[in-house]
This record gives sequence, C-alpha cells and structure tokens, in this order.
Amino acid sequence: MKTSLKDIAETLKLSKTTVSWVLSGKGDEKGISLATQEKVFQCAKQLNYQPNLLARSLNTGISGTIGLIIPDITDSFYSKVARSIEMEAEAQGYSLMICSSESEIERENRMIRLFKAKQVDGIIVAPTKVSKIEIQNLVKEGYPLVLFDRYFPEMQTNYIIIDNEGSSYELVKRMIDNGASKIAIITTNPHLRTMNMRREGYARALIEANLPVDPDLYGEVTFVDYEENVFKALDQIFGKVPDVDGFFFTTHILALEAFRYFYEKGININNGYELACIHGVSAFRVLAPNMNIARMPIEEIGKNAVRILLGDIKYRLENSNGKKEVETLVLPCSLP
Amino acid sequence: MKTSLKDIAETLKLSKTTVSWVLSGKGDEKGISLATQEKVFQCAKQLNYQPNLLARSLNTGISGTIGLIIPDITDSFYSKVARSIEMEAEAQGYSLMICSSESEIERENRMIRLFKAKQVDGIIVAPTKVSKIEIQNLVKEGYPLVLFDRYFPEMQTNYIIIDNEGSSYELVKRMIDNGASKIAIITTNPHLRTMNMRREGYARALIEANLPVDPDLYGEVTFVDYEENVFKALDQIFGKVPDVDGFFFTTHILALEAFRYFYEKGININNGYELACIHGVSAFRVLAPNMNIARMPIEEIGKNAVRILLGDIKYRLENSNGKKEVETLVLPCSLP
DNA sequence: CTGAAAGCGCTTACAG
DNA sequence: CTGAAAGCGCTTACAG
Repeated sequence: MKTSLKDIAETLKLSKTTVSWVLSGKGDEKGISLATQEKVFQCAKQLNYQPNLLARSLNTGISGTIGLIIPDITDSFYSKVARSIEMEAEAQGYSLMICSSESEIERENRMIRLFKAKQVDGIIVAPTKVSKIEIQNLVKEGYPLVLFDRYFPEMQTNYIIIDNEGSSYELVKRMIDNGASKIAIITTNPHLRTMNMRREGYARALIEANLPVDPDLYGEVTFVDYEENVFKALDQIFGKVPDVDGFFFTTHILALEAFRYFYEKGININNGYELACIHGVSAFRVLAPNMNIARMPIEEIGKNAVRILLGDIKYRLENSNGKKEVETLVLPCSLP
Repeated sequence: MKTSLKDIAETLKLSKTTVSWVLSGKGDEKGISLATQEKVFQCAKQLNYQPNLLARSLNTGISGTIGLIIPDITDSFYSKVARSIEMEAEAQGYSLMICSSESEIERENRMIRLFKAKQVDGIIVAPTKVSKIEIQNLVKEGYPLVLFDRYFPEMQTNYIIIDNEGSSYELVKRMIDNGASKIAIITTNPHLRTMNMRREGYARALIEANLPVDPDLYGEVTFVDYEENVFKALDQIFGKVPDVDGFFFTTHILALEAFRYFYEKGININNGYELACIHGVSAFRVLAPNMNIARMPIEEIGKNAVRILLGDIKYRLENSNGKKEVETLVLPCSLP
C-alpha cells in the first residue's frame, strides 16, 4: 500500500540508489541526468511517496527529533516555553516530543529512558525536585542536554535559568519604594534552589532598606494541597501581623490562590497593599492591575535552549564523543 | 559505544535470535534454558542495554506512538486535554507526540505529514477551521484518526465533541431563571460549527422564554486581535442596549478579556449581571464566583479519544485495511 | 551517468 | 534448546 523507494525504483527500472539521491536533492551533485531526475520526481508524486523517517533515522543515526520534559503541560509558564521551543526547533528543522513529568521523579526518569530508546538527538528538561539518576546518566554519556528553570549546581550541564535572586530583589525593592514595609513572602518548595534564590532576593531588598526579615511574614506552602495551604499561610500571617502591607508571591499559582482568599475574606487587595509576583498570567491584568510582575523571558528561554542543544548535537556529530564545555545562562526578567 | 543486541550475542556467544527472544520475554515460550536466559539478562544489565525502538518499529511496523495536534498548547482547555491524553496513552503503553497547529492550516497539514512520515500509529487532532486536505487523505487511507472539539459533518471520521448546543441552552436558561432578560452573547469564529451550535443553544433558550433574539446583543469578535475587538463589541452592546443584564461568553478567552473591559470601565460585573461561560479557568473563581460555567469533560475527552484511536489501530492491525465504522461521541458538560 | 552491496538494529518465520 | 537468514526502508561508500 505505502510506496517505498523500492517501488519507485522498480516502476522506473532504476536503482534505489539513484532514486534516493534524486529525492534527497543530491541529483545534480551526483551528476544524474535531468531526464532521470524528472522521471523520479514525477513518479514519486504520482505514487504519493512519503519517505519513512524511521528508516532514515536508523540508517543515519539522526532522528531529527528533540525531547522536552516539563513538570506540567497545563502550567502557563511551561506551556509557553514549550511553544517557544517547538517553534524554534521547527525553524531549525527539528521536531519535538513533549512529555510531562508531573513532578514525579520516576516519571521523569522513565521519560528520559523512553526518549533515549526513541533515539532523540537531544533532551531539554525542566527537572523535578531531586531528579538525578537518568540526568546523571545523560551527563555521563555526553548526551546533548539542556536544563531550564532548575538546575543542579554540582552537575556539569548546560542550563538556562532566570535571575531569581535579582528579579525578586527588584520586585521587593519596588514595593518598598512604593511605601510598603511589612511585606510577606508566600512561597513553596523551599528545597528548590529556584525558590531559595527568590527568598534571598526578597531578604536582600528588605535588609538593604533596613527592614527586618520577619519570620512571621514568611508563608511557606507545601505543593500538595497548596490551595488549602495558601489559605492557612495567609490566615497565619494576618493573625500575627494584622498590618501586613505587601505580598510577594514566588509563583503565579500561589498568587491566584491568594486572590481567591482575599476575595473570600472580603479584603480589597488592590487598595492599601503592594503586590508582586514572579511570572504573570492574563487574569492578573484584571485581578491586580497594579501588581509588580517579573515577566519571564519565555522566548529567550526557548530560543537559547534550542540553540545550545543543537550546538551540542552538532558538536557531538563532528567530534564523536568529545565533550563540549557547558554553557550556562542566567536571563533577566523584564520588570515594571 | 551504545550496546546492541549483537554486542550481547557476541559476548555471550549466542545468536541474536536467542538474545532477542529472551529480552522480549519470549524466553519460556521459545523454550530457552533458564541458564541462558539468566546469562542474557545479566549481560544486558551489565552492558546497560537499551533497545533501539526505531529499529524495532521499522521491523514491526508499529511505532507505539500516537500523534496529537492541537491549535494552541498554551490554551488551558487544549493543554488539559493533552495531559489527559498523555496519561491515558501511557497507561496503554503508547507514547505521545504533541504539536501545535497554531490554528494555521498549513502547519496542521505539515504536522500530519510529519506524523505519517514518523510512522505514528494514529493521530488525534482538534482541527483548525477549514483544515481538510491532509485529514481527507488520512480518511481515504484509513489511517487511525480521532477528531475532537471540532469535526466535519461531511466526513466519515471518529470524533468527540461536547454538547455545544445543549450546554449553551442550559447556561442561558439558568441566566434567565435568575432574572436576566437582556442577555448578550460574545462569540468568535462563527464559521466554526462549534460556535454556531453555541449560538443556537443561546437562541433556543431565549425563544423558549419568549425573549427576543436581539441582534443588538450579538457581539462577534474576530480571533485575530480579539483583545481589541472584545472591547469594541462590548462598547457597541452597551451603546445600543444600556440595560443589558447578562453576558454569555462562548469561550473562556473572550470572558477573560471582557473582565478586563469591565474592570477598566469601572463596571462591577458581579452585581446586577448574570454571567455564563463555556469552560472555566481558575481565575474565574475570583473574578466572577457566581458565573455559570459549563465545565468541559476533559478526562472523558482524553480517555475516549485514546480508546477509540487504539481500537482503530488494533482493528486495522487485525483486518489489514478493513475500515471500521466510525464512532462519534457528544459528551455533556457538567453544569452548575 | 548509474548500480550492486552492505549496513543501521531489530524481529521472526524456518530449520535443525 | 539454539541459530542462520531474510527483511523492515532507508543511505552511502565503492565500483564501473
């Protein structure tokens, strides 16, 4: 049913070699007569020939596919980066396989193994918490790899992160400049370096302004059941510091939940409070038009991830197994 | 560097056949001695053998991969369905390739061709407006295919949609029951059957309640630059019908934009207005806690899409080229 | 200007 | 109980 090179070769009484060369655009280079080339193209079109990319990949060792693993495809940050990566990869002639790890370490490891088995040329991953085993294997094998959003300082890998500390610092500084002095931080997953840095930026801004880093203004929320836990954390903060006058949210998810809290408690958060959040979603334009938002450089992340990965892939092709030195990028957020 | 079946066979002085059988779990069935099996497993583990799935697929004609094409991966509806499909596919032993068509017909066609070239076993697609050529080809070839969200009545395909007319009717009925009588509809892409059905449901509810279907309450927004166009549509409606008392949004995207409008104009939409929307996003819980929302049966869509697709795939394997009759599903939304 | 042959890494009748 | 061989659909030296 499906037509193959062989079918074309047989109908035209040519060799598969010739057909393959013509179809892959090497006709002129290989000095194949225009007449023959024309015949081949004609026949291919007529039989509706579609090359079997699997066979090609098996032969060349190049799949033309890169793998992307993100914690959650429904998270607006990750899905936007995914789109950016898809567009960039496509522009470079690569296709993309996307998988969610669901923040489960075992899923992440499984996905990496799957990608390798499917012979993807390289992998981009926003690693989940403590993910290690398979990422370590990738590093050991010199498999083209780019991490983003999170990274492991003890591992020699390419990575792209945002300037978590600096962005947080700038956000909190703006809140202070606008008059806030009792600024709470609502954060999660403190074991993540990412979150640590955000907390540090927050603290630096406070200290610089001679404000205390008050533990009573620290709201930490476990990620499971975060809906409920955001409420608890806010209850506590309002209990201990009733005149709190600012909130710094380390993620948009926490902020959205907090807005639900404010709404339910009848707190008009857009009046008398300073707000800040890392990463913005469209609902914020309505919910809190004045919130200070550090906008993620989505396009930059996507473009650079693909660029670095393809660089590694190319390098590896040319210097079999040679290991290129890693590239690390700390991108600034755009601030108000 | 990478170990293959051959490497194991050679180190163990066995044939590739034996090794392949053992590793694919057919050792007992083929009567291979436990001693040999043990040796093979040992060696595979030691050499860190990972089968090349490309080679297997080329041989068996089964890639174990299904392709998914959605208009926009950053849209919360589509990304949630994507996640549901990914989970369900994985549970069935399939992996998933996701691509966005970006609502561009040429991209969609290209993606379908790519999927075929990569030999995916079947394709799930939420088609874009007028997409046809390649989908028609798929149908003609009997390629396993499931459409969702949108479909083409003139084509014999599996599809899963929600009950657009019924859900819209129910939503508008609730608004009327709650006292609204001048209900505007804000909609887009009127050439889509989906949107047409939603408008028809809206009209039926009005007519049933002896309310006029007032053209002045009809707000149609082109999808490009919809931000701006939502504002224009609302301006017009308020201009012509100042005492409008309800808004039915046919998509969450339009509603979000409208909330921005209400906010900017200082209209307290949660007071004196009835609201309804097809598909809910988390921000609505804060922006409009009383809005009537028809919740999409995300899990149902995902599960059924995979079930139907795998059914087709299996059927086709067993009856080469036989065409199974198509399955069409109209799922209800859950209503308030 | 064109072709025969080997090989990518698997699986699977067929044979003993 | 195990193996030699063909084949999936390509690409690419090598040869003429």
